[in-house]
Parts: sequence; C-alpha cells; structure tokens
Amino acid sequence: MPAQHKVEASTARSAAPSGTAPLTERQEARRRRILHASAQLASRGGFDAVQMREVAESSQVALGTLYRYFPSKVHLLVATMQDQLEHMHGTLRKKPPSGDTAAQRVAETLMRAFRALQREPHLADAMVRALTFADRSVSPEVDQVSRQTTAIILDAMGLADPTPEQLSAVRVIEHTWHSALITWLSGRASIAQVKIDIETVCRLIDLTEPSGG
Amino acid sequence: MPAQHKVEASTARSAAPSGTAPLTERQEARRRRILHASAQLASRGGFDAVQMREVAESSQVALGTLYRYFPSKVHLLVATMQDQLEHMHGTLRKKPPSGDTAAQRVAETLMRAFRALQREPHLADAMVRALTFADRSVSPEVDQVSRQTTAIILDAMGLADPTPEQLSAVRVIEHTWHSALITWLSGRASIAQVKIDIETVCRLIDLTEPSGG
DNA sequence: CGCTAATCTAGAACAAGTTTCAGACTTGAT
DNA sequence: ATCAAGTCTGAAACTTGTTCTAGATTAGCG
Repeated sequence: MPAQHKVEASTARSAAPSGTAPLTERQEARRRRILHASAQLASRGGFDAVQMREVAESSQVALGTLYRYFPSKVHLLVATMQDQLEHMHGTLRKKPPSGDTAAQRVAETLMRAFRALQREPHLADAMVRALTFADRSVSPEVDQVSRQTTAIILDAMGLADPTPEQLSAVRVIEHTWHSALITWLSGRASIAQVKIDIETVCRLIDLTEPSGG
Repeated sequence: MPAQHKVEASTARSAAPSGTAPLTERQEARRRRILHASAQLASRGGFDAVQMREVAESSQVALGTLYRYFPSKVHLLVATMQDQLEHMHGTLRKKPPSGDTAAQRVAETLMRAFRALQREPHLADAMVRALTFADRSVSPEVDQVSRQTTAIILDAMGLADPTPEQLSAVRVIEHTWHSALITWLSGRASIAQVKIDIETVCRLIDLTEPSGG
C-alpha cells in the first residue's frame, strides 16, 4: 500500500461538513457524486473494487480533484461510511426498538443494523475494512464515525446523560460490533454467532444500570 | 492496494506448521529469516515499512521465493503475528496471573500482553492492521491466531472445559482486545481507557461463572 | 467587463504489491 | 551418478494508490 499523504494544513480544505470552508453548489454536487460512485463500486466488489481512477471516472471528476476532496482511498471510504451511518441512524430512529430492557433494545438495534449491512455485504466490507485499516491521518474522520455509532447506541438505550461506566460499556459494545462484523465479513463466523456475541456483550449494560436511569 | 492472489490449491505448498508438506532444513531456515526480517522491519516503521522487496533482500531470498512462502504481505504479517503470539504465550505461562477471580486474571493477562506490545508499538501496528485487514484468503491463518488468543485467555481463566456461554464471553473479550488495540494504536484512545475497557469487558466472565468452575 | 486567486482537468510519473519467466540449483529416487 | 520434478534466483512487467505539472475554468471582486 503506497501511502504517505502529506496532509498540508493550509492548502487542503477538504470537504467535511464541519470546520472547513463551505462548499459551493457545484462542489457539493461533486462531493455527492464521488460518494455515490464510491458506494456503488463498493457494493459490487468491496474494498478492492473501489479503485480511485474508476471513482474519478464514474463521478466525472479528475483524479487530482478526487484527491483534493478525499486525500486517500481510506478517507474516501470512511466518509462513505459516515454518509451511510447518517442514513441508517435516520432509518433506525423511525422505528425505535421495542425491548423492555436497555440491553435488549441495544441488541435489537444492532442486529437491525447488521441485517441492513447484510443486504450489501460488499459495501459493508469496504467500509469496515477501511475503518479498521485507517491510520492516524484519518483519526478525526474515524472519531466522527465512532461518535455517530455511540449516538445510535445511546439512543437505543434511551439515555441522555450516561455515566463513565456506561460509556465504557458502550465503547466495548462498539468494539465488539466492529470486530464481530469483520469476523462475519471474512467468513469466520456465522450470523448466529454474531447475534450471540452481540447479546452477550449487551449484558454489560444491565450491569451498569440495573433498574433504569 | 493491488491485490488479487490466486492461491492455487495444488502448487502452493506454503509453510504452515500444519497440513502442508514438511520443509527441508534450508527451507525452514529461509522461512525463519523471512519472519525475522519482517518483524525487524515492522519494529521500525510499522505496516508501511514492511516492504516486500526489502523483506526479500533482508532475508536473502528472491522476491518470487518470498511470495512462494507467503502469498501476500498480509499473509506474511499474520504469520509474523502467529510467531510472536506463540512466543508471548510461552512468556505469559511462566508467570501466571495472580488475581482471585477469573475476570481479574484475564484482565491482568491481557494488560500484561498489552504492555509487551507497547514496547514495540510499530510491530504491534503492523500485525494488528494486517490481521483486521485480512480478507477471506487469509482466513485459516487468522483463525489460527484467534485460536491461539483464545487459548491464552482460557489459560488465564484456568478453564479447561468452557461452556458455550463462556466461549461467547471469550470471543467478545477478543473482539474488544483487538479493537481497543487498534484504537490505541491510531491514537484515538489512551492506555488508561484501554485498561478500563478491558476490565469492563472482563466482567462478563463473572456473569457466566459466578463461583468458579 | 477584466483581473487574480483558487479550483479543475488531463495526463504523465512514481511507489510498492504482485505476477511472470527463463535459467540455475536442489532433492529424491533409481 | 543421473534424471525428472520441484525450488530458487534475478529481473522485468503489470496494477493500482498517490503525486505532480501545465494549462483551462471558475468564482469573487472592483
């Protein structure tokens, strides 16, 4: 993997919805085309099928421009994940989980998300592999994904003001979620096993919040 | 990432200690030189510093030969991890953990392993990134690493005949371990946080084995 | 409108993982 | 010792991520 991005602090006004300069309409459109092409290519063939030249061509943008918007393939795929996660959070919100305990609701939500990913396993593969392969230069973006995931889980718990203990449990759940996903994607675990492991880890929630609150 | 290994079933008699044809002495020596060079290069610069041409040169082997022994960079690094894990299991065995409960012993063991990895963070980076980036073609090797890790954890629990519930807890602990490691390696979590998360997830053990057995 | 800085494009060039090939070397069996 | 099959070597070629450059376009501004 030839990789030595020098992310210049000044020149690179990337394209994140926060912090960096606002985009013109055409730029916003380009960004959207790129993300769309990325997701589309990922949906066939997964990580390997997302080839930068193809993404550029599909989205009608020069290669150099693609790299101006997303400084590496990993950045691109992590951004794709942010995009999809946002979408998913919206979807999940519409049908809140029905379980009685927080643990049940979280497990239910995660399995629902899991089944959504199952529908596009190649896309899931590309995004998750990029996420765990990301090095320090992608930390802010990966962090953003992590925050989004945390939000989804806290939502499911129905919790606005978690204790540090609960936050640790949530982090552990996220760890398990990612890692179990990878294990499933590379064919080393069945869906049944993933389900069991998710349910197992969710029991941690009950340990920190025995009666609600 | 240029990657499309066609692992031919017949020609590739790789170099795993199991299954595949036994190696001659010189072959064993080559294999060892390669793994050594790999670990050495990884110890400086991490994943990116392990360049196949350099590994080949360092280990006095032609590039084609390197690829005959390890069909991809990821295979090589996962094998390197197997190697290091074996070593570590030996080391850990010599000083069994001292905690009273199984959970404490597992947490103690994992943190000990963690501190060992801290001493060579680049090496850890290379190995763990390879592990989570591995696709289906590396499944057998990754599975082997997973079994080895499981063995270490069960050892720490002092358990010979785990129940399915306990196995699930162990898997969740492994998930957490890998993912927390990555998070730390990419600078998104402190060691203190890792410690807390490890301790948190280890509480699952007590849930499955309340009094010891 | 006309200027200037920033952005975009096309395309070449470079880096590192992977594959291929012809020829030299080993090994194992006879 | 000799032959066939399998291995190893060195070097070139190929692929795909990434960088670079020169010129065209666009955006904001007077």
